[in-house]
Amino acid sequence: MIAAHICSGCAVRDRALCASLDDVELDTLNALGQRRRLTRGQTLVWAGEESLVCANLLSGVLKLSAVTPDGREQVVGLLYPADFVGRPWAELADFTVTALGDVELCVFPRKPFERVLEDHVRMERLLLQRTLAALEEARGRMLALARLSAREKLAGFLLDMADRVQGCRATASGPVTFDFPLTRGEMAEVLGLTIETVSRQLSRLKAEGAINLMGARGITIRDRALLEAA
Amino acid sequence: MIAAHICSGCAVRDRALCASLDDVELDTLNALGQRRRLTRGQTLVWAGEESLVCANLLSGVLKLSAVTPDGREQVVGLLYPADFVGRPWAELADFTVTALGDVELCVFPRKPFERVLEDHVRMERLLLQRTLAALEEARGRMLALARLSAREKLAGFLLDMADRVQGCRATASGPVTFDFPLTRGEMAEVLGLTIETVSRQLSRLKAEGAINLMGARGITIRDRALLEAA
DNA sequence: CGAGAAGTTGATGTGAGTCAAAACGAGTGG
DNA sequence: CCACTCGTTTTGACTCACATCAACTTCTCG
Repeated sequence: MIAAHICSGCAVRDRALCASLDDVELDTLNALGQRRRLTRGQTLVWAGEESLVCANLLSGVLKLSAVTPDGREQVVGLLYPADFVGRPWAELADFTVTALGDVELCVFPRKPFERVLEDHVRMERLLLQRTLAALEEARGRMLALARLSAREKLAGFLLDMADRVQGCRATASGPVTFDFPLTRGEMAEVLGLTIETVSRQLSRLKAEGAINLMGARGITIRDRALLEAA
Repeated sequence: MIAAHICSGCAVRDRALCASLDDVELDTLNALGQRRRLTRGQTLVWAGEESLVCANLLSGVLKLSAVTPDGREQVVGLLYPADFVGRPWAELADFTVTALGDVELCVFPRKPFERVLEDHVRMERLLLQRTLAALEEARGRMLALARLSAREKLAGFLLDMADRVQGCRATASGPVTFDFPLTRGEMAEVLGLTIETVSRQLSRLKAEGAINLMGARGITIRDRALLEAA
């Protein structure tokens, strides 16, 4: 019951892929796994390098990014607690995985993890369902990147963040206040913009009364409807 | 052996998901399936509607597209023969699926198809692997949509098409000639551009000697290296 | 051959990128 | 507690790639 003990305090025990395993099966997986911490800016995987690991994200936020040969960068996905990291059966890593803040992971060597996956149909099915969901999300993001204006991208992004990173709010429908887990530069990478454009659009939304900015990190959504209109 | 007979002549018998099934298993699937043809412009699935079917694409090309509330459209994926269509376990369809030319499909009602998937681990695994590959592709496309110039997008797209739709070529490394399965407008939808920009960039590539255009459809890749440089 | 669709080309406008400088904020040491 | 510094953010002036609007040309197919 050692594994059950290790995992019993796990914040994502019943939300990550592990949710498909019983305590005994969890033992097998745990024999392979290893906790790991990353601090802001540290990279777990480099695009193009050999793909050695898969992982479950326990806490914090990771970014998945792609780079053109000449150095232009684009964040192609954000990973939140309970999300799965890595690509089983791929020899090379597709994208670079970097911590946006302090991060805790449950890391598994890829090959043995593949074997566990192959032996546990329910886990494999859960991964399939999540991958299908991730694919839908990525495709939705394609629409946003290609067809929305900078203003629309920002508004959508702020609403998304507000739902995910729940901060304090006075009343249920009232203004929400929280801290960005991303810098302006990282937001620009996510939205396919430049840092200056992000800053300008935020200033504009502030001037219009839709949001309020406190310092570089703090933000309050003052008028949700106004954001949704964009 | 009826099913084996039906499928024995199938162009994608060993490239589509069916590749994971033996002839007996194929019988089960075939009992559910139904051949269907679409002509250019016909739509198989509408985004937002109930998700009723999955399918294997036998021949032709399909586009997957997303639309903003105000009508801006973006193609978020192209499907080629042997590709899988639809999203199992989703109640609503994510995207609109439309034929770019004449198309043949092997269509299955979604719910029964899910049961087959659940009963055939190897097929489920194959679908997982393909979904992971599709996810990688979609993310790569995000980089292209967000960070490449119109010229770069076109060059990349032409190279991709040349590899996929193999036409006639004089020598192995020499010029390739083939027909677009897409109109200028559809290319614009794929690349996140307007029809005019696509046309202009093609003209420019022609003027530079990288390609040759014959009529609205025909194209010859004259200088592959020049395209790769962009 | 003719009509309608698809594609090309040109003139003009504009949203976002680029370059540059100022303002701000967080952390350090006097 | 304040002065100093480094990194981030904001703001401004300018540029440019692509969109838009519009006219014209070329294909396609009955």
